[in-house]
Amino acid sequence: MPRVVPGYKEEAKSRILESAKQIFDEKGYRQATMDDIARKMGVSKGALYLYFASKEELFDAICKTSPLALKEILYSTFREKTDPAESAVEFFDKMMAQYGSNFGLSFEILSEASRNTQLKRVLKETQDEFTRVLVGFLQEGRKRGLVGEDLDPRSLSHALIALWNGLETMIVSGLSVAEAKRAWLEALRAMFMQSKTS
Amino acid sequence: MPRVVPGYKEEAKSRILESAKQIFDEKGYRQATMDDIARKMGVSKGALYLYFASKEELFDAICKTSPLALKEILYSTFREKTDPAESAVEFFDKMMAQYGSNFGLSFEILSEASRNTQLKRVLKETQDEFTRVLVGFLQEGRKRGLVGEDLDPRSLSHALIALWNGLETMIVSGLSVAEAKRAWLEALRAMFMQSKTS
Amino acid sequence: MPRVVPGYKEEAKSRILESAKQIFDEKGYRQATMDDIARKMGVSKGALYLYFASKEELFDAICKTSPLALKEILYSTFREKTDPAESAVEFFDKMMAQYGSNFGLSFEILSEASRNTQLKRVLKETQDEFTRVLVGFLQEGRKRGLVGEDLDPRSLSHALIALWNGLETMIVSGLSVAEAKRAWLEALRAMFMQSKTS
Amino acid sequence: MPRVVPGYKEEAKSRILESAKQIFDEKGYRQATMDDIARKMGVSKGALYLYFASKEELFDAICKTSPLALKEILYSTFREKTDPAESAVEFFDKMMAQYGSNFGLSFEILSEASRNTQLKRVLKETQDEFTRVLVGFLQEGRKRGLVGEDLDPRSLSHALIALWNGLETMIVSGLSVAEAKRAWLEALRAMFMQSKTS
DNA sequence: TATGAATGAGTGTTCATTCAT
DNA sequence: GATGAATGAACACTCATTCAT
Repeated sequence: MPRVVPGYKEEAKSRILESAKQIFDEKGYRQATMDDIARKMGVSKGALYLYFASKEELFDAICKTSPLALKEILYSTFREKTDPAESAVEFFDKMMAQYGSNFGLSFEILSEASRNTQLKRVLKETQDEFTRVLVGFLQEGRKRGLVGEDLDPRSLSHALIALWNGLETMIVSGLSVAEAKRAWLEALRAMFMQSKTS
Repeated sequence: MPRVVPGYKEEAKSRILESAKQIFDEKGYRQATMDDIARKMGVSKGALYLYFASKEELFDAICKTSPLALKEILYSTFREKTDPAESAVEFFDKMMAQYGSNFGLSFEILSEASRNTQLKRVLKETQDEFTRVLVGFLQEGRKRGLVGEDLDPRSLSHALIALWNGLETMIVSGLSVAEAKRAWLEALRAMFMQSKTS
Repeated sequence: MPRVVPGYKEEAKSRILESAKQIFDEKGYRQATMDDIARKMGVSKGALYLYFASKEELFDAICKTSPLALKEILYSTFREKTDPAESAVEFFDKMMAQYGSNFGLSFEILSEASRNTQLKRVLKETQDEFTRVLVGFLQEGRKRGLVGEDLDPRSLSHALIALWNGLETMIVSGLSVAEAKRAWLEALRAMFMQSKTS
Repeated sequence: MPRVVPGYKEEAKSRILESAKQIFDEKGYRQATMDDIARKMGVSKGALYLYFASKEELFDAICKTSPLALKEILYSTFREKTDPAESAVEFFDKMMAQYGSNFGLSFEILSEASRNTQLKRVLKETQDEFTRVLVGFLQEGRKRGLVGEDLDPRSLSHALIALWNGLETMIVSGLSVAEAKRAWLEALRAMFMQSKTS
């Protein structure tokens, strides 16, 4: 009889994904070995191949899963909030709690994407979804007079995503989390909270 | 067979660096082989080891050299310019001309840095220098009334660098260069060109 | 899920053998996996091990079973026939119908036998039996004046078997079945049907 | 400087081929490991890959090289000989001296060929060349009255090759070399040396 | 009986690095 | 200096076999 637990296979897969994500984050895709991942889970190497056909397939699955947490955070902070400043703080703190200033995996993924069209496409979709959320948020902000009438919500949304991504690069390059937070808030203030009342 | 260089050791090194940079950008650090680099130069694999003790040393040297072009562009555009808007456009175009929307190497480096403290330190220095340049620029802008009095130049400088880096991540994730440019300009406009006169 | 067999252990075994024979023929012994065989039967891998202790034991069993069909054809064509020429044609056609010019398994077996004394012994027994049948046939032919008096029936029997086996090697090497048939008949004619009346 | 010896690479290749041929013959293609071959030569596994891109390429090269010795023997015995009976004996003895009743590799190759069209094509060419040599030989024999006028040289040539190949299968299956020789000579006698004078 | 998840030894292949020439 | 043949430590992946259910 197969493992009696229904959905066993799916759970096994997601446990592997979790372990693999950590290993890839720590060591990078190329340096991480299937053995590392198996050992971390206390299973044999062969077991991994029951669930993922190859190291690459495992990595691809991670690339698709990885932004899920971010998506949730984004939805939960940038929607129906009264105060954008508060949203901004909340977003920053939640993200830091989630990713613990450990962004190695992100760059691993971007690095791959720069040479892998299919992966690029996956990332693009995620990006587009983020953009959609933010555009909605900004349009609402505009109505409430929090966002300048003359600003383009779409471009600003891109800029916001870029700003966040870029802060990750800076933290990886040694910027302290505190300074990153200050930069994040200051930039948002500069963009949105100046003289909109003028 | 061709000498690596007819003359100076330093020139030889820098020619190797140039080739290696291209290979690493195309293939990524782990996938790039010493053979790839040697072949590209028309030189034997062994020759590389006369100038660099290991692949890693070669990569480290690149990490140190790589931001040099950026530094130049930064200096040449964000200094003594009359019009920040023009500076922004010029910077964007020069950067694109230089890196051709080919940012694989950057993420390779960041990926590495997330696990390599020494490399992180190197990147931090570069970052600090960029910050210094931008802080100077913003302070001057403030005098000229182009930057809001209440904004923190240091944090904004960080934000600017982050914004740029982040646009690179987005381009790698499929954002078109045109949209990236629009986002860049719009964000700068939002930050600096609104109602500073208030 | 289906039982390997609803009933007798022996039947189960022979059904496994049949499937395995096909798989081994298609893929070769080493490339064929136990999974292939199990899947072909719609049975779990583990089930095979209830009937055969190992892949090798399964293969050995096939080696012993495999020549059975040949034996039948041999008996039915080279016995009490009036016309040897007709026998020859009939044998060729029946063999082709049976093995369909698909001789991969034969060479797999011979290959194995060249390093496996026990298997060699099994094949030898079969060979000897074939020889016996043919010797009987030739001796009868001699009485009827169809086989030259001065020929050695035992050696000729070996030669006949060799000729057949060799035609298989040639078909595998690309000789058309039609040409093989012609060669078969022509060789038999040369050996037996010339001037025996002299 | 490269290995000073000119033709070093070619010699290295052929030394590898020689070792590999022995290992493949002993163990069979799938069981033989690259390590086995390397160890036999006293070099590292990696060295093999300087000369052959893969195990398969190595095997293919062997398949092409392997019939060369046979070709030589064929040419040297079945040409301009006065006495076909002598040719037959000479051929048998030379072949046995060359291959030492060690035919594992042949079946390995045939086994592969039964599933590999490209290999089949290579074998076909060799076969055709053998056929050409024998047809020439038989036609000359016909002029000299040694081969019956009514026999088809092409089909008989095929039969001769088949006969030889088939004797290899029988030796592998346990027939003694002495009996094989007897069968070989007896079959040839039956085909060619009977009553051609009639 | 039957299952199929799990194992783990084994294999082909790659590549940074060395060193005799 | 320069070469490139050789090394050997890795590593992804496979598959016969086992065993808890």
